[in-house]
Amino acid sequence: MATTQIRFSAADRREQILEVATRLFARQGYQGTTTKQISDHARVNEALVFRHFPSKEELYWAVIERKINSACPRERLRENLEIGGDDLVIFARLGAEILERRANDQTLSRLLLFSALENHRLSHRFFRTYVAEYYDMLADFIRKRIAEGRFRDVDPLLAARGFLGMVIYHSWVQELFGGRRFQDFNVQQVSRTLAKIWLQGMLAETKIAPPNRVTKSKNGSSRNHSRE
Amino acid sequence: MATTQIRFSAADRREQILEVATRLFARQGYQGTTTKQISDHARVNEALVFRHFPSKEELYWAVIERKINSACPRERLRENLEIGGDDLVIFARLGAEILERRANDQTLSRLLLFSALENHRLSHRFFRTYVAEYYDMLADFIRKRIAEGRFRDVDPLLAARGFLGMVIYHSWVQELFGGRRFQDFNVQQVSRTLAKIWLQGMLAETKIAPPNRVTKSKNGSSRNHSRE
DNA sequence: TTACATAGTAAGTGATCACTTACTAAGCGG
DNA sequence: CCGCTTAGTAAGTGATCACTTACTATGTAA
Repeated sequence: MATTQIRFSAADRREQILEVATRLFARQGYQGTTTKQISDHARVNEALVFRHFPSKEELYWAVIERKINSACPRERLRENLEIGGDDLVIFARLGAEILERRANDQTLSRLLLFSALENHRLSHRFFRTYVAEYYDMLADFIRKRIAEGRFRDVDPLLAARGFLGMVIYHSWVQELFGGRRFQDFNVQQVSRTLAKIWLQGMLAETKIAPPNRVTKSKNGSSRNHSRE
Repeated sequence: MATTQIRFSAADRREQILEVATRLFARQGYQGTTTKQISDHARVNEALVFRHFPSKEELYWAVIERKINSACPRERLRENLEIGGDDLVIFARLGAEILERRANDQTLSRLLLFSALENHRLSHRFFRTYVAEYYDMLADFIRKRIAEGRFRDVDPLLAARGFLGMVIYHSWVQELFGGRRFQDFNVQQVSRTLAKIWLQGMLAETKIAPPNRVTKSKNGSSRNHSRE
């Protein structure tokens, strides 16, 4: 029964509590998780939790702060865009990476959703660092393509949200409702299919397209969203 | 101070409690809502809630049952598809209706999200009647278009999820994180833009398209999803 | 006017909530 | 071996949780 280390250092214990709390908050939400549960899972007395964190709410914030700092989606997106390749390859790779990451670790998306639903004050910051900047970055890429004449002239932010929507919504449905019901979906195939739909939908028809008949220029290509 | 009706009938009171509980559960989730809050908002004694519903959990289920039965998304979808018109019109109308409905009443989507996150047993039934059948119906429509040769040959269920993903994810982001930050989005414009991207992405290239150069036929139109 | 069914309430129940106080015991430099 | 810092705990605190019991008030049919 002689465990190798009987007493944790304060830093180690703090980190362990954070890990346990992250799992539980992600699984059950803030309201659904008790400090007793956290201390039990960490195999310590409940009072110790309050020595490291002044309150449950501060612990929750620390959990979210840590998640925000640990994963850095923008870096990955930038790398992805810089590797380059055919647009289809780029977007399929982007989608696959998102799907894989979310399949491997649901805690981040669940924390984000819970905090948004439960209306925690941090959720806006959570969203800003995690989602909004991601959008802006992808929107910049799309804006470039539009300027090059390769993509149609649509609101870049909306287009970015469209692509991410297809991918992320798919993974949400899988995670939240799927159980194993739709589990026959293959990540590579899903991302390639969605990327293809979106990309073909974005491509300008100016390449060899028929003169002018396909697009209704009535209301299309309005750039009155006043972004940039 | 003489209010017109001093005592509710049992049915009326039950309905009122259900309404109040629906609002609160949607706003704060199951764990975040107390029976005291519900009785306070209904302006009755807490004990009365337990006369109409044997437990908090049964009240929650009644709330969800009611929501499931009240809104019938499939009927609206069928009507929408049967009105017909150009495909772009159909899908833009579909998207606009979803966006408008969700903007007007967030309780349904929030209840659905909360129940899924909190892992309530009813959430699967909730999902099945609300989302899955909607998918299947839209997928059937898409499958028909594919059979007609008007849409590319992709997994119809995945394509349906792609379109709904773009629309629903957009509205989620608006609801959950938007505040008023992105509120300059116009429902008609958003739905038309997204529908256009998705539809152009789904269209088969056989119409007036250039012989064969635009599409890379490398891995395109794989029909190895073994659906149907 | 009375009798009765029922809408509605006051005042609880034990359990559990987040959190505190007062204490013990482990490690480590001297 | 001592002394001090600190990791860790036992046993609480009042507040609030879902829920109950015992009661009162009200509309209605006879």
